[in-house]
This record gives sequence, structure tokens and C-alpha cells, in this order.
Amino acid sequence: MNAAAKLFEDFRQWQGVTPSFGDCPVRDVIDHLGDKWSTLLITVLSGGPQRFSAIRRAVPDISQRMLTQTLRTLERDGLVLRQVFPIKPPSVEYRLSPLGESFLEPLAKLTEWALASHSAIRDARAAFDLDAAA
Amino acid sequence: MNAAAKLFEDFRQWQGVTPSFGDCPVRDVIDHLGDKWSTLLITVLSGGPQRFSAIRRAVPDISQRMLTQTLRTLERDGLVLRQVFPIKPPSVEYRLSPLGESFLEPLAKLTEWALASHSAIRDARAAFDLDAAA
DNA sequence: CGGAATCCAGCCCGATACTG
DNA sequence: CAGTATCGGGCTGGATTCCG
Repeated sequence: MNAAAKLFEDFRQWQGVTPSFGDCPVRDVIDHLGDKWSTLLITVLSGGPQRFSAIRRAVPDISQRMLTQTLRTLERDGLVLRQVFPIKPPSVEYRLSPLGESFLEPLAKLTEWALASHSAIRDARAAFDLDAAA
Repeated sequence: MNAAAKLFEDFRQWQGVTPSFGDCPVRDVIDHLGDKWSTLLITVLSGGPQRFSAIRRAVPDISQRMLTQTLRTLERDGLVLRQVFPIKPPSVEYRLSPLGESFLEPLAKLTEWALASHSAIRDARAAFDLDAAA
């Protein structure tokens, strides 16, 4: 069976269960992980447990606010575990939960595709913009 | 090799090439496809070519504006092909390009994970919110 | 060190109205 | 039928400041 058929099957499986589109689990999940930082932070944590400041250094262009907020959401969704060491100065470590690690495989498929397709996408954009100007 | 190692490998491959984080192809792609409708429309089109109004019926809660806009972006990125039939009344058909179809496999992995993990995520949220209230 | 709180700009997206 | 144009709300996310 090809990927398209499988995909449709998954969606139909859900459609048979709930009457409303808004509750679609796929959309629920993608909406969450589709934000600006979630997948990137998961990728960083895939290398093992990291302290707050270590994550910050690994992702230079994230603000403190968004780092905290995104980690909280991931923790709330059960993808990330947060462990506080009550020392001075305080230390907090983040790591992927088993659920979070189970997400690495589909995520890796995505990154592979992104890396492989990026140049094609860039070319397509350039071509599209070109004859849009004509 | 596990998924984590593979993921890191992919990122390092890119990090060796470009100096700036902003150009990361993975983030570029995920930012695009992470919007509210892209993946859903790709899923709908995975069933074969569809006319504009057919897509609308398949996704009841999308506005006309966002349907047009999202399809345009997907077309610009080379994932979707647009074919106009100059008849009256006008008819426009959308279909996945080969590049778009190549995205179905990683997307299917994502939807599978989402379906399988949704209940666990909902439980995690409930538990988190519960002892946040305590 | 690891946050929380506040303020604010931008843009995502929906609703509505109009066109070929 | 398949758009385009315009308006406006709400949410995302950045900068800054303060706290234990």
C-alpha cells in the first residue's frame, strides 16, 4: 500500500469516531508542534538531557521567554520531563520522555525530507516569482 | 542507528554548510508546513486531483481566503500543481506534484504518530493541569 | 541560574463584500 | 465557480524588566 492510501486510511479512521473536524488529533498535534520552536527543541534534546542555559546556547536566536514557554508546553504534553536540582545557583534539567523519544522517528523523516527537498523548493519559488513578475 | 543519532547527523550536515541558523532548511520547511492548513490540504490532495470547490467541501471549516492562499503557497513551493480549464463556469484543478507526493511518506509517519499518541498527550495535559491547580 | 510579568509589534487568519 | 480586496481581532513571539 502506498503512502497516500495509508494517510487517507488514518484520517478516515478518525472521521468515523468524531463528528467535528476541530477535534482531529492529527491537527491538534501538528498545530502544537508546528509552532516556531517545538521541533527544534526536541531535536536539541534528542542529544540527551540538557540544562536550561545549555539549550539557550544551542539555539542562539530563541528568546528566554519562548524557551521557557515552549518547554512548558512540551512538558505539559508529556514529551519533555523537567527535573529541578535545588542547589545554588539553581539548576534545571530537561530531557525527552519516552513519548518524546517516540516522536524522534517521524520527526527524523521530516528533517530528511526537508534537507533533501530544500533546493527543489527554493528553485520552485524562484521560478514561480519569476513568471509572476512577467 | 537510532532516530536521535540520525536526526543529529542531519542537523550537523547542515550546520557544516551554513553559518546562520535562520537559513536552516528544516526550519524553513517546517515553518511553512506548520501553518494551520497546509498539511491538511496535502492530505486531501493525496486522494487525487481535486477541484477548488471539492476541496472546500472536504474541509468545511476553511475560509475561501485561506484555501486560496494556502494553495498558492503550496503551488509556489512546488508541492501542488494548478491547472485551469478555460470553460464556463471556470474550473480549476489542483493536484500534488511529484515533490508533493514525496512528502506524503514523512507526513504519514507524522499522522500515525499523532493518532497513536493523542490519548497519551491528552492524559499528560490533564495530569499537568491537575497538579498545577494544586 | 532559571524563570515570571509586562508591554508591544506583526502577521495569521476569519468575515464580509465584490468580480470575471 | 474561483477567485480578489479590505477590514479587523486575536494570538505569536520579541524586548525588557524584575524576582528567588
